[in-house]
Amino acid sequence: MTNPLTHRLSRRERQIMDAIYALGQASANDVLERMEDPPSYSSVRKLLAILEEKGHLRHVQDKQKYVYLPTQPRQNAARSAIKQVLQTFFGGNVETAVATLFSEADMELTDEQAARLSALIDEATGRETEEPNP
Amino acid sequence: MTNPLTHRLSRRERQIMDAIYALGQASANDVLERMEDPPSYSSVRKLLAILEEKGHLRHVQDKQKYVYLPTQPRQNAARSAIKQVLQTFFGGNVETAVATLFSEADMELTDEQAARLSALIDEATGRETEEPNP
DNA sequence: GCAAGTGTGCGAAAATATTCGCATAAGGAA
DNA sequence: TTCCTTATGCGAATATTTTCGCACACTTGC
Repeated sequence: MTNPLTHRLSRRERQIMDAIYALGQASANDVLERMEDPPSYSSVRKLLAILEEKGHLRHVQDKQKYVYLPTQPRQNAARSAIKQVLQTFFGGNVETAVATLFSEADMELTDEQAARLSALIDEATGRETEEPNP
Repeated sequence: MTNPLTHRLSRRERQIMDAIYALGQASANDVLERMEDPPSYSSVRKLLAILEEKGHLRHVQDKQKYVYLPTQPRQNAARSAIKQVLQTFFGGNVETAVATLFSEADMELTDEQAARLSALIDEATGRETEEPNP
């Protein structure tokens, strides 16, 4: 648990990492636009530089500008994040967590999605989970 | 989104709130023991006081000591947290989120749990979700 | 060439968070 | 009573985060 990267981020750092994970990759401006109560452009750039220095981000040059990407793959971060929520707010109770997930996403599932989820449940019932998809 | 309470917490404040949500309620010592890389007892108490002043916690006297409780019900916080993760790391894709949830909880589901989850899926398929429990 | 627009790099002030020590109160045991 | 233990309250040093301005580089259009 407590993955070493995520757990030591300051408030702003976390906001920026979230923005970048949500976007996949992002320039300073992209991040700025996505933030709710953003600081100046200059500040965002500073934070990006700090996060890069700390090893959470790396950048790639795209034409004139830098595009930042997380060093830890999104999927890893996702696992850590969801595990954290599961433990903190659901005491590890998957069923309740899933229920909340459904109710939160006030969307209907397509039959196809429902089928795949049912398959997942079967997988998780009575035998170990394995990697389900590419 | 961005619930006003959760999103402005500093690193330590967040850690403490997490501990308290995980525990339901907690004294300074409880929090201290649950933290991974804890500061001094004195510091924990200070943070608790700050969080109370900011309105995130309240306390109740239990014998000699204070027991702190979140002002925002756990369920609300849980919803916010899971929504946040869903959006940030799964782009709102419930199916993938659930899949990760299963794979992360390296546990087998009981048949009963599986049945209830299947029921939830049916609920979410083709009609609106309603309040599932008392 | 030169100005305007868009970027990055750097440094350092200002604001916050984080730390903890010390004083003090109350209960229980000797 | 007196001492020890376990709490709280307060104040303030220290560390970290957060902010941003200014200088310099490169491209594009006149």
